[in-house]
Amino acid sequence: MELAAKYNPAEVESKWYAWWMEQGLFHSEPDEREPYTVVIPPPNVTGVLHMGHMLNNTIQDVLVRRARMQGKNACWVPGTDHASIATEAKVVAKLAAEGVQKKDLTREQFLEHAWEWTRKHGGIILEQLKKLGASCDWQRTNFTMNEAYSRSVIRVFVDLYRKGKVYRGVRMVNWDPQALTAVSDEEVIYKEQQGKLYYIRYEIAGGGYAVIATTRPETIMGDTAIAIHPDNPKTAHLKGKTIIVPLIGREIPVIEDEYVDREFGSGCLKVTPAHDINDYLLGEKHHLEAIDIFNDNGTLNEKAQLYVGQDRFAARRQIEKDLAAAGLLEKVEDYTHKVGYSERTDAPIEPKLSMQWFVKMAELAEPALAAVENDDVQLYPPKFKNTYRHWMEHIKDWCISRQLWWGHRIPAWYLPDGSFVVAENEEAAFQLAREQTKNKSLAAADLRQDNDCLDTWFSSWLWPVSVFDPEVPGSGEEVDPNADLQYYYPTSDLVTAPEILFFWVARMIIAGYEWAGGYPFKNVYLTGIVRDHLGRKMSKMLGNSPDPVELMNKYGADGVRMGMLLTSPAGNDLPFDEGLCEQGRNFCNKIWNAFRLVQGWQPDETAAQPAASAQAVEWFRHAFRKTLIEINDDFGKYRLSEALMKIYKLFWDDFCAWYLEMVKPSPEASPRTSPLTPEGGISPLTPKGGIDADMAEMDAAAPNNSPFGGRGASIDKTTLDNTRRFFDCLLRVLHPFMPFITEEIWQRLAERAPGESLMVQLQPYADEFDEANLRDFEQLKNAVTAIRTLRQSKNIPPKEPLELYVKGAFAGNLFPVLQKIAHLGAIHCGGQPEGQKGHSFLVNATEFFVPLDGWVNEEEETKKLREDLAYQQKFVASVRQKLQNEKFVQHAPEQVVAMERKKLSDGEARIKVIEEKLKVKN
RNA sequence: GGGAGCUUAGCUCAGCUGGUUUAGAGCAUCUGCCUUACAAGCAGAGGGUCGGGGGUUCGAAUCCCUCAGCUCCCACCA
Repeated sequence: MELAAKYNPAEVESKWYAWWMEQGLFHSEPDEREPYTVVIPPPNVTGVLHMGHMLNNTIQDVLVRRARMQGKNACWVPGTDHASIATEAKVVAKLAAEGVQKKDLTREQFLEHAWEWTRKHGGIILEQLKKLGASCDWQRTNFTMNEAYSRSVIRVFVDLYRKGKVYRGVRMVNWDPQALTAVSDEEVIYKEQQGKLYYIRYEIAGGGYAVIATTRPETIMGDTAIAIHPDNPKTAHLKGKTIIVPLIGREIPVIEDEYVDREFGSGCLKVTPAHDINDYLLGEKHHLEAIDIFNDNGTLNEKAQLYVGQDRFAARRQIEKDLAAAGLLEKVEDYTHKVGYSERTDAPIEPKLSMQWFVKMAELAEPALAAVENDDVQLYPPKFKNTYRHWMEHIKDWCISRQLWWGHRIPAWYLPDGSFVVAENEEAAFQLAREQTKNKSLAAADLRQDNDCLDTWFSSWLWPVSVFDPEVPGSGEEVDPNADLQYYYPTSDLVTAPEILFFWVARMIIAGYEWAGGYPFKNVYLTGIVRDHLGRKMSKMLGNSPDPVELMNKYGADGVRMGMLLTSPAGNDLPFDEGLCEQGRNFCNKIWNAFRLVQGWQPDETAAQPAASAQAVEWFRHAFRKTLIEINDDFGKYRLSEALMKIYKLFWDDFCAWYLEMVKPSPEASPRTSPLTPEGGISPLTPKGGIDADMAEMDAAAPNNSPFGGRGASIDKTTLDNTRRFFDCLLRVLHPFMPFITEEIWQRLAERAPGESLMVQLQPYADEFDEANLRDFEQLKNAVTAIRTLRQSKNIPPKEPLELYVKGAFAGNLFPVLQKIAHLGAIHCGGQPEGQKGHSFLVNATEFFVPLDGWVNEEEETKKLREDLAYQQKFVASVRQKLQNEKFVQHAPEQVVAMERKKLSDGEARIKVIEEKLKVKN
């Protein structure tokens, strides 16, 4: 059976994922190994995969798979978030489409619909992650509304309440009139908007009028004062006066406060304490009444007196007309300002006074701030440390109640007398209420539980703790000394988007210190935001996001993973380009074809290893080691795209383009050994250490007969074994990035025991490499490239044998491999023979000459030499000038000066060679 | 208004505790090749006065100042 020339990811990927699951390779239990733990940022339970998830989870999978291959006990906990407001909005919309209004349902009926929705759509996203190759421990899949998890959320609330850190009060909150709930400050997005600034005349009691500028004329019915700056001469005449609110005629005082901006508008500010946060603060300070003129859904209520029942924006249009008709509208200006929108529903936020639950944050935040400051928790990239510090130092109390049904219901029960108790359940609340009121006749039925739910983040901030032990904080009952929490906590790396640094990351750190005795993760990798070509964030609304599943179908999961990783340095935006997935797919194909080549080779037990092959093996060993060291360093700094690029180049350029070409058996049955032995001959090679040493456990006995048929060329066994060993090591390094294709090929590369998987093999160990050897090969490559360029410019076929004269040192006596890869007939030591015409070139200071009778144009050669000479002379002149500068020689480090001297002597040597050439020609 | 960051080849980015020949990579481009592993490929080539200006230094993409442009975060002047 021939292997297809094109790699087909579809069947391979589903096959191996199912097999990994079957073998239980993703599952982790505590043992004596070092743990490596990651908790997934739980996606919305009813969400679908988007590009952000792809990036995020690919990075996590790379880290987890690599840790696993470093012998650590890797555990990646998946799960979903109930996403209170987002899910509830979807269910409400779905019911509305069926003609059912939420208000017509009881809480229980609505929740039944919500659970049904969750069961139907929940977990789709987890299935999509499997397609991506995510090596999560699915046996540990969690959900923030699980029974146990929910218990821990409630316990945490009660715990905070008992510690005096949760309180209830009337405050100005961000009200979402569409979702009919309060949202936290972090859930408000401010957008720049073209609006209008209305200049309205307010009559002064006793005559005259004041002009007041506002963007929200519909709120004037809620005005309870006019504020001026105490030192503003322009408005001084208003001091102590009473003002009459237009249209409704209510009298309000003039107050003085330095908050007022003298320059803005007319210098007068209308104060509407119920509908603006700053006005609210002013109102508190000056003991003003707050008149709330809006209903929860954003329409005006009776207190407004006018426009009752109209929507706030309709009322704005109407009042503009009415004010104008009454001659009270002085002018209207265009005005750009920022308006808050609800993150979830995109409805304009209405600042609203209401009774809500809050968490006091200042004290809780202290250890969490310190943790990042002293690097117990490290942020990548570190620039986020500043942002984090700023937020933590100015942290405000957290509004945690939401007027929703889908979520964790607040465990507070109200008594008939208006007081309340907080407890873990109804029974405990009843007990508490009896004790508190000393009222023996109080019945359980007299208690009424708070209708509101907790903010989603109030549950997800416990994620790294509760997925391992939902009994934290202690329930008071006998708690299993939980081995999982001890073993896996704190987790190692958290990978998430910078947008939720405060929503989630900061709060998890707070929760970790409060309930688990320490930080929840050691490192936080903040990914970029996936953007389209125009720099716009990818979103469903804009429709600019490709469907990840389609992408995977098109390019394979491995290809898409590589595409996501190639341009994703931490914290930078990621301009998504489908071309990168294509590059990933092409790379898979390259790997596949390299395998096709190697697996077709037949070992020849009797053949000696050709010198060229021995040299190639030795070189590639060092090249691999060098790259390995660099890759390890990159991983230490979370520079995943750079690590991937390095292994990509090692595989494609070094392994395929150079190494395989060097050892490839020639179809035209080339001589086994080099016909010439230049000065010194070839030193014997002793393979040792590193790339092969850690392969000890590998079954070196590859199948003698390729089970895949094909007419393979025969190759000496030493070279074949080494090649397979290299291939195996390359696959190990590649596996975290591209798990599917690497497993597929690894399984075919040698006979494997049942259940044996690349997933759990060890990463190759990075040994010392020989720098001199790599330098020698650079020289070799330069010579080869020069010969190839020559062939192309003279139209000489690539395999037409050429002669080569080498004068000067040619590093490492790499003639056998040079001869093979450059397709040379013979290599002679010495310079250009007398009277021979041909082409010469330099590599470093070594002179190469290729006789080319009949191919060469003397004039052209001379011209080229002259150009080269001019270039070299200019170069030497600049170096010489530098060296003649006494200050340079004095101040610069010795090394630098020595290097300049070498540049000079090399350059001079080259000039000499060129000059001699030119002399010969003339 | 406060803070952070960015500006290097057509595109995306490395390099930035100053000195490794005259600044790198991937992709794209151009030229020649269907050479039995791969045209999703092979071989070769071109392309940047490191945003502008000034300074420090023997020496600046790298440090300092300044100007311009872009991005993000925080605050939210009606």
